[in-house]
Amino acid sequence: MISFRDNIVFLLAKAHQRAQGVLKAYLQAFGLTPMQCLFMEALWEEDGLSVGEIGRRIALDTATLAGVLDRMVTAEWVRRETDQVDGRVTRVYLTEKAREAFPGLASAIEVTNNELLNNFSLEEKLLFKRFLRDVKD
Amino acid sequence: MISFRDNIVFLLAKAHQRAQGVLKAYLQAFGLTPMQCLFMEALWEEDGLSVGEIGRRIALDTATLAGVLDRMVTAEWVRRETDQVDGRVTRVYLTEKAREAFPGLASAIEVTNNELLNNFSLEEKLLFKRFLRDVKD
DNA sequence: TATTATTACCTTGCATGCAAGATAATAGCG
DNA sequence: CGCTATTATCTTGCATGCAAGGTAATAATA
Repeated sequence: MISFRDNIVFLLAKAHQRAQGVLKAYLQAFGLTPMQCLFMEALWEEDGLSVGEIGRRIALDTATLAGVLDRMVTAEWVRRETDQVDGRVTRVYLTEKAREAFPGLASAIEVTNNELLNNFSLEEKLLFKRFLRDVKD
Repeated sequence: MISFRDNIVFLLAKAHQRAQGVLKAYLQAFGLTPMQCLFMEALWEEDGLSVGEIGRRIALDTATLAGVLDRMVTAEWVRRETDQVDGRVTRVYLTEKAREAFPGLASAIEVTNNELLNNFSLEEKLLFKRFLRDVKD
């Protein structure tokens, strides 16, 4: 019997828990959650994505996405617009408020990454990220 | 600006998401969630732990624990008992049903770990686990 | 073109996960 | 002993996260 302390699912869950906690603390000043910030990061890469495409890029199902999107529209970080060509598609656009917050958020993300990987050398960081991508597949 | 694809928080979240998904699928046959299984793993290590001690060992706050415990008592995986000496303390004990499920659950956990780390050598597995423990601290 | 299949999105129900506050029991201290 | 501080647990409110099912719009096909 493997101790749960050596179970990779547990180790991933708790590392993720700590990482989420650090980022969450830094984002609190902006009134944003890590998921909401991730949502906007997808749009910084390409504004006007459809809800489905955002979900594919950040690997989140549309059920969860719907709630996140609702809250972000309410908080005026983004606006939704039905596609002119395909009436099924909802496109999402960043607001001015979101664009203004960009530098601060980018900084929060960078500081978080540095803090989380403080004990890692550059090589270790790269190896660690490769490992994370290699989990299952 | 770091792409979210290189953000360690995102990488951890998604690796955890995949890991959770694999374990969840294997546990479905038992009618258990990964969290409920983890909860029982803590009790296999030491039966009769208090709610608070379980939370410390699996790094979960009591707010979340309360709900998990309720569902596990209802499903008769565990029973709760107020400590005889300290009336504030609730102790949790595994039921016969839980003990019978043990071999199957241990196997599910092992299969999950092998599947998730299929591409890893033994050295890489050890290094990866060390990295996960080294995230923040 | 009429019908069927597919697609995009949404809604509901259930299970975490955390912050903040409430409650009850015990411990500590004069 | 009586009062205060601490501790253990529970409750509520909000935000994910997923499974399953619903709806509307478009695509595919006869």
